[in-house]
Amino acid sequence: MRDFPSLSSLRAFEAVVRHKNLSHAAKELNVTHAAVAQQIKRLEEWFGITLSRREGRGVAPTEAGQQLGIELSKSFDIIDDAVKELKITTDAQPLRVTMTPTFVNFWLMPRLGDFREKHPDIEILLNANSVVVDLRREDYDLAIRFGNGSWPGFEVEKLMRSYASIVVAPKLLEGVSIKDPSDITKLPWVCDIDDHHSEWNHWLKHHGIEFAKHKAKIHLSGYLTRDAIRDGQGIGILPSNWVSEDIKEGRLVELFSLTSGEETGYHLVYKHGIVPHHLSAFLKWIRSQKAAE
Amino acid sequence: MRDFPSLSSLRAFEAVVRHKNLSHAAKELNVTHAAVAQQIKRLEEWFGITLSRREGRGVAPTEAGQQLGIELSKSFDIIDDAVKELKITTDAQPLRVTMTPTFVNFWLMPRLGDFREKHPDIEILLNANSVVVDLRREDYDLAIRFGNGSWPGFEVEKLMRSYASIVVAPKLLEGVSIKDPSDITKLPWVCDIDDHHSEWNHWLKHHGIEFAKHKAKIHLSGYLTRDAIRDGQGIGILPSNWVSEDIKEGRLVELFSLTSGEETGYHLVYKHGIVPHHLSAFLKWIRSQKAAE
DNA sequence: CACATAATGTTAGTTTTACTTACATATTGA
DNA sequence: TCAATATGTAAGTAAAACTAACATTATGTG
Repeated sequence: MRDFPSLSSLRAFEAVVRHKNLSHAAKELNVTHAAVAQQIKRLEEWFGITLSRREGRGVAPTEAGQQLGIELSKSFDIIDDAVKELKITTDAQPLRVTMTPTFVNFWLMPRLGDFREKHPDIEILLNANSVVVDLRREDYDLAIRFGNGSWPGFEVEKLMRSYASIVVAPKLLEGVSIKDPSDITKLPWVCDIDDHHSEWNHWLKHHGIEFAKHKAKIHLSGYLTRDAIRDGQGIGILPSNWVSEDIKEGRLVELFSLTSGEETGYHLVYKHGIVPHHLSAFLKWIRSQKAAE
Repeated sequence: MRDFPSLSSLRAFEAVVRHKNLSHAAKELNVTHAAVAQQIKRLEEWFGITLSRREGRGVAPTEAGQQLGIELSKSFDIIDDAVKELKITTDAQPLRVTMTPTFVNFWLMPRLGDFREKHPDIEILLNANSVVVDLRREDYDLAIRFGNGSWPGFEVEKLMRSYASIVVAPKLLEGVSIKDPSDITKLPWVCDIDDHHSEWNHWLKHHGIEFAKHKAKIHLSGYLTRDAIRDGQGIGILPSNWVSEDIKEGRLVELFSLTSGEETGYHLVYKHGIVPHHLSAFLKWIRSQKAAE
């Protein structure tokens, strides 16, 4: 059973003893001098003794007050240090983000400069990999994933609708008849070098296409993938939103879409509970970028 | 410019780390478990990291939380010690009270047992002296004085009306004619040994009575003074309230009253500002005693 | 294995504390 | 003596802390 003066009154008193001045102490504590004066008064009433008295332009602690002040300073120094240290080490942790290579290439990269400009103090560790990493075990703060939104045990937030689209340049279709998914083996493939296509492999399999056995493959990276497809180098699978413009303007033709009935798209996936500051800032930035589109 | 988590949340967290149990920590802090839970949550949100997590029937700090907890414990130990020590030394100071001997004898003594019973922890240093001591210089907490209530620069509270009354046993008046104050020299005097009569000396002088030169004096103490007067040993000056009963019942006769036009009486006189706890308790007790009469 | 027990988790509403604003008073030095 | 710079104080407001009530989760036991 503790009976105790309020800690804020102790903190106020400590600052007053240090500054020997109510107003300066108040400035340090980001409050008015009146607030400090009242805290001191309350503390003195609690103890039932005078701890400080006015002395010219300022205040002087009594002997008892001085003694108390010294101990309080020691104590608050420890707290301040501990808090500051924890805060610094927390803030110094880079933000760990994992996402699909296509998302990095088509969405994040063009915007990352803006983020770095707005948050120069936040360091990002970016894992661009189509292999789904375990957020918990590998301690990632955020994953941006393509899927139907079902990641039980995680915070999931839909970022944008998208589906896998099999596209090709119109000129490559001249003289070739593609009616069934299995027909696409008639054309060469352009693959993203980082993308393991894990998400749509089973669709291909379902239609009797053994992706691995397909011979005519070109492996490229990032924008080059799309550029090569536009250029007629071959057929490719890309998330619909990165090619919708091309399709609309006739540069590409959509052969098939890998919709599975459910709505799919890109999602923000992160752990429940406390959201670290850098993640919070990053999420907010992503949402604002999306809203700006 | 400080940006800081609330000290109460830190104190709560410290207790939680120590107990590894919200409910126990809450009991120590005299609050509900819900209050502690919210403080912890706020602290974690402030830092943006998880500091503790549920673990079976209780909570376990994370590594960062453990570290913080250790530092906080150190710190709060210092505060607790400093506060406790100051409180103890403050409370251990005896209550310094000064008052007139007659007040001690007739009012305080019969009641002091009750006070000691109700506040066995408060030690009283009692100065029974009719010489007015300097409250400030001699550091008395309280004076109980006879007068008109004019003690500028002090807190003054009227305790009871009273005036100096010159009394005598009726049998002593047989064959003696006392009409003028100066006549009282015809009779012997009974004085309180501790009472210097400073307050009414000037009244006597005014009526041409040189108290010091009066030969037939008996010096007694406390109740004995009144007993001697009742017994017809001589004439005496006593505050009216200690003899009013005797007068009403015919045991004593009031020859003169030393009223100076102003209302006089006993007053509580103490310093402005902070009222120490023991004084506060004593004052409250005195008031309750007075009210009970 | 269901159930009693003992925790933590969470929210709405209330109480308490802390704070600001505004004005009064006090001290110093030019 | 006045301007500048403090502290002192009270009323009202804003913020923080807390309680009560109920929900959920974990543990051990008959």
